[in-house]
This record gives sequence, C-alpha cells and structure tokens, in this order.
Amino acid sequence: MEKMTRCPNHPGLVFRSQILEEHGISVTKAAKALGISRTTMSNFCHGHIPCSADLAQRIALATDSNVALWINLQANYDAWQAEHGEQPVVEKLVLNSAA
Amino acid sequence: MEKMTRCPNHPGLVFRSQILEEHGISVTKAAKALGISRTTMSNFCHGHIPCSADLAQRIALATDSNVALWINLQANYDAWQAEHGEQPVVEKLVLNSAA
DNA sequence: CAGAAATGATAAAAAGTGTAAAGCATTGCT
DNA sequence: AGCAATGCTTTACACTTTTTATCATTTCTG
Repeated sequence: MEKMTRCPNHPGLVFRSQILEEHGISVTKAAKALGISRTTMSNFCHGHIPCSADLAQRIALATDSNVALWINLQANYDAWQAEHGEQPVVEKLVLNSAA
Repeated sequence: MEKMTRCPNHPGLVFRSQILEEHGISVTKAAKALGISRTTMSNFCHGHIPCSADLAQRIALATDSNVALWINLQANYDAWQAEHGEQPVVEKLVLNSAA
C-alpha cells in the first residue's frame, strides 16, 4: 500500500509524451488513426478529458500495448483526485476496529 | 503481466458478498448510509451498473477501506470487458517490431 | 516571404449515461 | 395476515461525452 504523494500524470499527458512526441506523430494524425475527432484527441492530450475504456482500447490497439495499462493510468488518476477532492458525507457501514 | 483468464468479479458483487453479507447489512440500509438511492445500490450490487468514482469513495469512507481498491476493481473489470468485447477499427500508430 | 497545415480553444448540437423517484409483484419473516 | 426488504421496470431529469464548425495563432515548407 504505497501512498501517492503527488498527483499521477494524466493518461493523456503520458500518451502525448511517450507516444506522440517519441515518434513525432501529430495530434491530427493520431486522431485520424484512432478514429476519433481531433478535438477529442487534443483535449485528451492536454488532460482535459478522461481516458474512456473505448479510447484506452483504441490506443492499445494502435500502439500494441495493453488496454489495462491505459485504463489503470486513468484509474490511478481518478483515485488520487477522489482522495484529494471533496469528501461526500456518509455513515459508517462497518465499525472501525482501530478507532 | 498476468493474463486474466476469466472475467474478474464486478465490484458490486464483491461489495455485496464481502461487505453486506459478511455484516448482515441490507441493501436498503447500505443505500441510506452511503447517501444513494436504493435503486442504484441494488443495481450496483447485482453488477448492473459500474462503480463510479463517487460511489467508490462513498464505499471507501463507509467501510474504512481505500478508494483505489474499488476504483481498481472497476478498472480491472472494464479492462477485461474491453479485451473480450468488440474491437474498434484503428490504424497502427507505431510499427510492431515483433511483427 | 507566402501559402498550407497544425494547433489549442471555444461554442453549439446530438447522443449517450447516470441517478433518482414511483410503482409493482415476490419473498421471507413475525 | 401484515410488514419490510427485494428486484425490476418505467419515467424524468441532469450531466457527460463526442462531434462539427469556427477562429486566432503558430509552425512548417517550398
């Protein structure tokens, strides 16, 4: 159980730096290849929208990587955001033995 | 890189068996405690709807567990579904060196 | 330098998703 | 029988996602 001290990179930033920049691929070209709009790709690459399961799969197929990799990047990002955002008010379901 | 041979349990099924049944908590009571509708809780516990980040956090807070745990359960489930569902048509972005 | 292409941003529209409320039939328990 | 819980369906509403079109700016290229 490692505690994450800083917010993990958004999957889109990882995609941009590790795939696009490494291979000199433009956002426009990537959007066409993956079959999504340029707007969506641009927003994703800038971390403005999350990596949906569908997008994760398109990236995985186009880069011979694993769907789980991209889904997990997003999951880690979401988890960090949830932990550092507003906490909803709930009642305890199970009593904390270490209370 | 372990390959998952069977579909991982839906987070809702895990929640039902590991939390509700273990502690004898009803769906109705759990819904009230978490601050969500009984319909949503029921659907979740039967695997009909995904575990949203918000729901994951409510569960984590109410059970003194980790948000990441529930988000990751959903992520694993999503990844398996993506791998075993319909594959979108995409063009390769990077050439597979092992082709 | 001039034209063409790419980029990031924005707004508007369409489609899809998530959530909740109400109602109903069934089950199990006292 | 009476009551609460359950699973399911329908309806309604809000929110999200994705796309298209447009604009100003930057970058490439010839």
